Parts: sequence; C-alpha cells; structure tokens
Amino acid sequence: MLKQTLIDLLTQAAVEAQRTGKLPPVTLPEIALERPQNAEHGDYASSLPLKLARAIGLNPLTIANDLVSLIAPSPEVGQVVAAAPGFINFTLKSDWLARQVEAILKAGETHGNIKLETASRVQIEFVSVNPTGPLHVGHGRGAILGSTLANILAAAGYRVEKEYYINDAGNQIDAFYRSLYARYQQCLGKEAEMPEDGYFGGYMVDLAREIMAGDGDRFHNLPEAEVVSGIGRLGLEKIISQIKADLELLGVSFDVWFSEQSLHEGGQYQAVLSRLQQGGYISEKEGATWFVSTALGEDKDNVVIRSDGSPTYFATDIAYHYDKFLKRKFDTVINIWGADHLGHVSRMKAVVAALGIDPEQLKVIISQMVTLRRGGELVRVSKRSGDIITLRELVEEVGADACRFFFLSRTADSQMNFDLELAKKQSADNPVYYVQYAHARIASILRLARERGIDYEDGDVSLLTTEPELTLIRKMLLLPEMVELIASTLEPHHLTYYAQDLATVFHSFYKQCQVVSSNKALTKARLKLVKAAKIVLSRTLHLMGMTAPESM
RNA sequence: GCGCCCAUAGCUCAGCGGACAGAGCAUCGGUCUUCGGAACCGAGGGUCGAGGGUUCGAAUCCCUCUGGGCGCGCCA
Repeated sequence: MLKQTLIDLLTQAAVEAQRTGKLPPVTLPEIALERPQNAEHGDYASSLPLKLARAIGLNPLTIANDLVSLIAPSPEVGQVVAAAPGFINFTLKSDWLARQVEAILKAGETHGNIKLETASRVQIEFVSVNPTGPLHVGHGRGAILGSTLANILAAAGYRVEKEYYINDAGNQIDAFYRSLYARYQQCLGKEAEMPEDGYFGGYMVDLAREIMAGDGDRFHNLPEAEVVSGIGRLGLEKIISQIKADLELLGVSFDVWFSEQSLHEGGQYQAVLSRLQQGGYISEKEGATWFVSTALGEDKDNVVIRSDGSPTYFATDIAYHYDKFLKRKFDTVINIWGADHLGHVSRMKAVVAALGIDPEQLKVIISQMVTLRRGGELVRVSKRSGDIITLRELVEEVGADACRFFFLSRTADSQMNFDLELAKKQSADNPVYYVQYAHARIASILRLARERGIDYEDGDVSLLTTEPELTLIRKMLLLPEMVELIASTLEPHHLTYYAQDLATVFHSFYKQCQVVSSNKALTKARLKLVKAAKIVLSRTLHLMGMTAPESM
C-alpha cells in the first residue's frame, strides 16, 4: 500500500541518518503518516522530526532537512520538503497518480482490498434479537453496523463468518409461549388471561390467528402442555422467518443461525461448566452456583445456575463463547450489543480469560441507543406494550439504501435520534442520493461513449494532468486506507464520509472537465478515469451494503 | 455510590497528540449554448460543556466538576 511505501522510505532515511551519524542511535518512534488538511502541505506528512527532537535534543527543522536529503527517489514520490516547525511533507508525482487509473481499472471491484497482517479468522455476531417479536428500529443499527463491518473485514483479508444467536431457550421464550397460548385461546373464544410477564403487542394476536387458520386442527384434543409448546414452537419459527425476511430487506444476511438450545443439547454447557469448575472459578452459595468473577478483578460474582437448577442467560452465553473460541476456534470474535447489554461486557471478558483465552480476542462493540422521534416528539419503544415502529416499516418508508447510510453515518458510541418525519421528508436530499447520483452520472457518460462508438481501450492516462483530474485520482486511492482504518478501529462510519468526499470530488471534476469532447485523445483518457471512478464508487457503496444504480 | 458512553457552527454530526477546527442541512449570494441541476462555486456563522494538568504542541491524553444516556438481577 502506498502509505506503507512512504513509511518505509522514511524509515530507511532515518536508519541511514543514524548510520552516518547525523542522528544519534536512539530507538525510532513508531513512524506515522498523516494526511494534512491543507493541500499545500502535500499528500502525506510526518511529524517524525518533532518526535525525535524531544529525545535527542536537536532542532526539529534540522532533523527534517537531514532526513529529507536522505530519502531515496521513488516512482511514487515527487517532492519531499521539510516544513516548519519540523514536518516532512510528501507530494505524489502526477504521472504516477495518472498511472493509478490503469491499476484501478485492472483491479476492478477488488480495488480497496488489502491484506492486513493481523487478518485472521473472525466471527462477527450481531442483531441476535430474541425471537419474541419483530425487529424494531433500534435493531437496524446493529444489523447495519455488523454487516458493513463484515464486508470491510473481508476486504481487509479476514475470513469472516456472520452469525445470529437465536435465544430459543429460557424465561423469555417461556413467556412468549404462554402469551401466544393465551392469545390462541382467546381466538378460539375461550377465557384466557395473558401472563403478567407476557408479550402484549398486537402481532401476538395476528400470530395466534395465523396459527389457528393454518394449523389449528393439529392442536385439537391435545393436553394443554403440548398445545403450549406446539404453537409456541410454531410461533417461534414464524417470528424467526419474519426476522430473516426483514433483515434481507435491509440487505443483511448471516452465514450461521446459531440456536441457544443446541448448546444444551450439544453438551457445551456441561463441558464449559466443568472446565470452569476445574479452574476453581465456580462456587456454591445461597443455594445457587456462581461464577467467581471477583477472582478476575470483577466487582461481583455472577449466578450461573439458579437455586431452582435452571441456567441463567449468562451461563448459556458462557457456553456459547466456549463454543466460539474453543470448539470452532475463531481467532477473533466480535459481538455487537446494544447499550442495554453494557453490564455484560466485563464479566464476559472475565469468562473468556478464565477459559484461558486472551480477552483481547473478544471485541465487543456497544451500539448506543436509537431514540425514535416523530416530528420531534419522542416515540416510546417497548416490545411488551406493543408500541413499536418496526424495522420493516422504516425500510419501507425510507428505503434500504438510505436506511443503511443513515445508521452508518454515526459512531456506534453516541446515541442517535431517528426522526421519522425528517427521514421521510429529507429522503430527497439525503446524502445517499448524492453519492449514488455520482455513480449514475458516470454510468450515463459511459452509455454516451458506447452510443457514439468510442473505444477507449487504448486511452493514454498520462494525458490526465489537470488539478480536478488528479484530485479525483488522489481520492480514489484512499479507499484501501479506509479499509485499513475501519478494519483496525471497527468504526465503519468513516466510510460514509469517504463516500461523500469521493462523490464531491467527482461532481467537481465533472463540472470542470468535459469528458466526451472533440479532443479524441483526451476523451479516451478521461473515459478511463471516469470508469475507474465508477469502480471506486460502486465498491464503496457495496462495502456499505448499498446499491450502485446505473440510473436513477 | 461505582462503571461505560456522549457534550464541537442555528440543526445533525466528522475530526487518526500536530501546521489557520471540518462536512451536510439551514441562511445569504453567484453559475445553465456542450456529457444527467438529485449538480457546481462562494459567504456568514465556533471562548471545541466548565476548570485545572501533561506536552515543543491538546477538540484529541490525565484529573475534577456540570449536564444527558446506559449499566450495575437467581431478566435477557
């Protein structure tokens, strides 16, 4: 990658300076390159001299000048200059930039792919909403975060598996079964009371009706317990397939749908408990079984088996992570959880440590809450009361692409407002259209070239020399760096900003440079440029899980 | 009480310890004889919540405080 090439050049210069005695033999700090905000400072800048100055007590500008004189010539770099108070600024060569158009055309949709040294086998688990009701707006955030990260990690060279953990066991499922049974009885015209901890959403009534209409006969004259579990399981399946369909609508898919129930059936639950027991992490007190988190620096211990003998959510999650790390042997596991699971993070890391795994291998992204508003007024979201705006409703209103872009454009760390009225009203000047429009515009130019029978296969990219052209190329070359940045920080929101920047430089280029003109040679060169830009735009959109329309 | 997250332009938000703090929307003003005006160019607008500290250099790191959110269950 270009950035690494420059870092290498700088490192060599520093080593050379030390060899010849211009610099004392101190250990070099990690050499970082930044992108200067001001274009006058070149394409890349390093503050290495400023950092060195502290350690060796020399004037930073002197160090900068010494290093500049030792930087070897390279095909990429044109100018290297020292600048006050002690920066080294690199400017790329125009002819090298122009040649990158060919490189991008050759790479096609693989442009942007990199091979990170740290890339390994990674599992990313996200959404994993309890299948007791439809997905609501807040779930969309995790879904889009996860699927985009998966795309980017794959582009960075990771082997990625996407997983949805289905909580199909435990108390909530029990409550779901009993609620559905009550609704079912009511549909039959019988007296039935909803359980106190039940699910009161209207969808439960619809579900009961649907089951009655479709499978009602099957449950005649059966013992109550069998009816409860029978229609419960049926309802569960229907909800899960609805969740799948809703996610698909958003362009989110999974490689594995993992059943919590299978952890009990498969023996992982027993295996991990005895393993923790052997490690001395399990104790009995107050009639329950506890995981001794305090031994690992936690504030308090946590119950794994209740006094009634049933496992807690925490217990099965321990088994689940045992399965991820020790059975399926993922190198890295990423979990995307909502802010309401915050308290779960540190004890889960403690468990992982207790299993003999470096807790750093477990990365948990907490996505902060989404508060829903309708024209500024807060909309309460509660699955139990049934007052929810479903993800499906949202996608149908604003569209999958706009939905993805909107959720993606904020850091997971901060809470966001989602105003439904605003999302609808602004959909026309949503930045997503701005980016997609750039792509459609290029497609239109290429169509025109085809209609006029212009074959630009032999176009000479060295004719691309003007500022708007080179600015566009510079921006296109940034995609691999974005992939690297996002893969290492796990912060995909950067991509939305990159996409807008890329579209901006394209639109600006378009305004200033006629692509198809009477100058045949220049036309061919620019068609190549524009086609490369289309590749980069579509790749960027695809990484975000969005469509790259040929026209709109 | 303890822990995590947030506070940057009128609004929604970016900002990787570095060179005059950025974008979109909104406001105001320009650009249409040529490839898609869902476009382009420009202007105004900021004591980066407050106060200390570290540093050659702090929106960024540390401490204190204020305001908001979330979490600290034999719930999931």
